[in-house]
Amino acid sequence: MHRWSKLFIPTLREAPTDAEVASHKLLLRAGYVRQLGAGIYSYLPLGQRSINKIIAIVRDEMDKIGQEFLLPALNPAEIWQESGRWTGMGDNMFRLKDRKGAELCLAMTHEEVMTSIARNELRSYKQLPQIWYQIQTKFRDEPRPKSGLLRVRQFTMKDAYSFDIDESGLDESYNKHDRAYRAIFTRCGLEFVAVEADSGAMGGSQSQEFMVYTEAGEDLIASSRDASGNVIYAANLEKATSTLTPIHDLAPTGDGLPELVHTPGKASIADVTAFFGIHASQDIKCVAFMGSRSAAATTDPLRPVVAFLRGDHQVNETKLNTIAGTADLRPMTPEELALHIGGPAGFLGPVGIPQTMTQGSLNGLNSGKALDKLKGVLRDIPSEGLRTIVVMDLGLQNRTNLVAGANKLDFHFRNVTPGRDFTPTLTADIRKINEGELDPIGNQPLRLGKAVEIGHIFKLGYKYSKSMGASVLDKDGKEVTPIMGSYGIGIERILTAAIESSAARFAATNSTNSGAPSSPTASSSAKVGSQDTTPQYALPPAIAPFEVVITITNVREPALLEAGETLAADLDRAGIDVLLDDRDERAGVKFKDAELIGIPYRINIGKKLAEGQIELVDRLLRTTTDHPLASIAEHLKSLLAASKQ
RNA sequence: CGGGGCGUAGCGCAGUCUGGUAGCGCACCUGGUUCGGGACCAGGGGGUCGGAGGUUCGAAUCCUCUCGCCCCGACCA
Repeated sequence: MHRWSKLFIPTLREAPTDAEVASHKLLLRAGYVRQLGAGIYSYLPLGQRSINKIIAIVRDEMDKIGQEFLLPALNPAEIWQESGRWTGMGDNMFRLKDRKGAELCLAMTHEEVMTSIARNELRSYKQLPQIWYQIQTKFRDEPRPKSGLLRVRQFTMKDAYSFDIDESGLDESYNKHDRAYRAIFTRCGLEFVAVEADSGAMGGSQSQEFMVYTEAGEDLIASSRDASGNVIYAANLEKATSTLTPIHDLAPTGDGLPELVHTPGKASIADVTAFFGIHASQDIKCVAFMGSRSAAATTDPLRPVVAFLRGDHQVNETKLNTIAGTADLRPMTPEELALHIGGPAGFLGPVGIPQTMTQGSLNGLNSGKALDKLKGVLRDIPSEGLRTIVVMDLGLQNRTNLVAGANKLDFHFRNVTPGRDFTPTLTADIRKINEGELDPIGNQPLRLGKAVEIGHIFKLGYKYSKSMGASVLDKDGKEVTPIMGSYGIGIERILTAAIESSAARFAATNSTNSGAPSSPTASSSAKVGSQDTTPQYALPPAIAPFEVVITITNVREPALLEAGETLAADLDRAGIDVLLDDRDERAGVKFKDAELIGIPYRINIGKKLAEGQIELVDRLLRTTTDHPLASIAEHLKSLLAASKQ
């Protein structure tokens, strides 16, 4: 049992102006953390209690599948040079020199150290598989720390590494982590989605990110759930696709070939569709960019990239960049439009764009690989490398008789049919999906939003075991390189995500329920007494610093004080993590503080005690109920048990 | 790294334009009244005005340099 009067809980009435996101304000105001420098935080007792609870859950689940280590944060340069990451990590790694001038770094992750242990100690296939983990401080010199504990330069990470004899072993280790992570995040009370991340070429065959939706997040994801709430589709917005709704193509007019139509001043999709009396999906939208070649020298000329999509669709520039091998797209200037497409803005179209790729190069390009992967094509024929890259979205594939700009002021074509009237360099999914569209697997509506990554599991392959020379003997006495996986969880991000989620839930119900009582005249006179703008929240019991706070509304009344002391002792004996607010403060102050520190359950001991009643405030359900003093312990126990399943 | 903003008491701010030796609210300490939603009265403590240099009789204020923090973007586990 802990007494508030003896604890260091420096709550703030006002949040420092530095704080932007909800969790940052709340962590400061509740006395969980204090900032020491950009992206560097001290954890005060309340924050540390919460972090410890999260760590305990992580450790409990990880011990079921692996063994805990503790590795040095201070690393000699050598092992990082061996893996190639000494240079690869660039400025993101903190580096230092010791008194002898030897180079060291503060580790960002621990593939190198773990692999060095593995190569020194593991000799036989009989020792595999191994899953090794640790919970430890990581250092990253982020270019831009921000959002409180969300993006920092020093943080706690649970990182795990698996060593297996073969790929099927790796699959198993990976799946074990997948299950462990789901258990961990569920026990922490988070609503999460697992997103396929497919982390590209770097030896990674499979990779999953665990995300929590929150406005404070930096990633954009799309996901859908089935009727019972299970996630059926989840993807980074950069990759997300959705089911295309079938479109009725227009009937051909005249001889069915492209027909020039005078469309004076009809430069927007809305104008054009109205003029022709068609739906935007029957029109071809043209979006023209200049972009650098992602694999080219910066002095190389910019590359024209033209995207054609359904009139009602939008370009996803990330997808476009990926497929076209470009970067830093910007809109074309009018001069560039004239040069590369041959028409003015508003009347751009795919027919007749000077685009003379050879058939041979087209074969390569149509294989679906990004252009930069096709080294031969564009490097060997420099002039080809400057041609306009025309990318057509899948939404135009197999369509007929579309309306499109004629690359001539005040004229459009109709009867434009892709494949017959123009040939794109590439046909690919370059469309930005929209909220509510149906996912490609279960045809359920997609939810779009910002999210924060709380965990990542990743099949590493042989990158480190090979470069650092780890090997074991297999059954036949042959040397084989173990295959590795790497798995991380951001401990502080679990706390942050929980606060953000809860605050968002409170904000949502507040704005719908009560008419906001914000009277500008009242607040103008009273700075501090004005509406408290700090968001409300409550932490899940599993990770809250205390499960319940007992608020004695007036400690000068001996009966209240005694009842509180007795109840706190009872709850404590029952194994409940209880905080007794025994401070000699006014009730209002104590209520506000209890809410500010996010404790999920509060027991008010006050007036009603005369009738043997106390109040239970359930901050998660946002209810207040009266209970007999005698039965509250049992009731609370069952509530807590239910919250932890 | 590019753009913007801010550094004055623990927190939130005013004072800077127009130079004259620092103020308000909250918090804190003492006494009293109050006591279920951030009380009130009286008294009190606390600030190298981010740092260095310069101009001036005199600098929080003007000039130069510098450090730090926040936001947007770029970049990135």
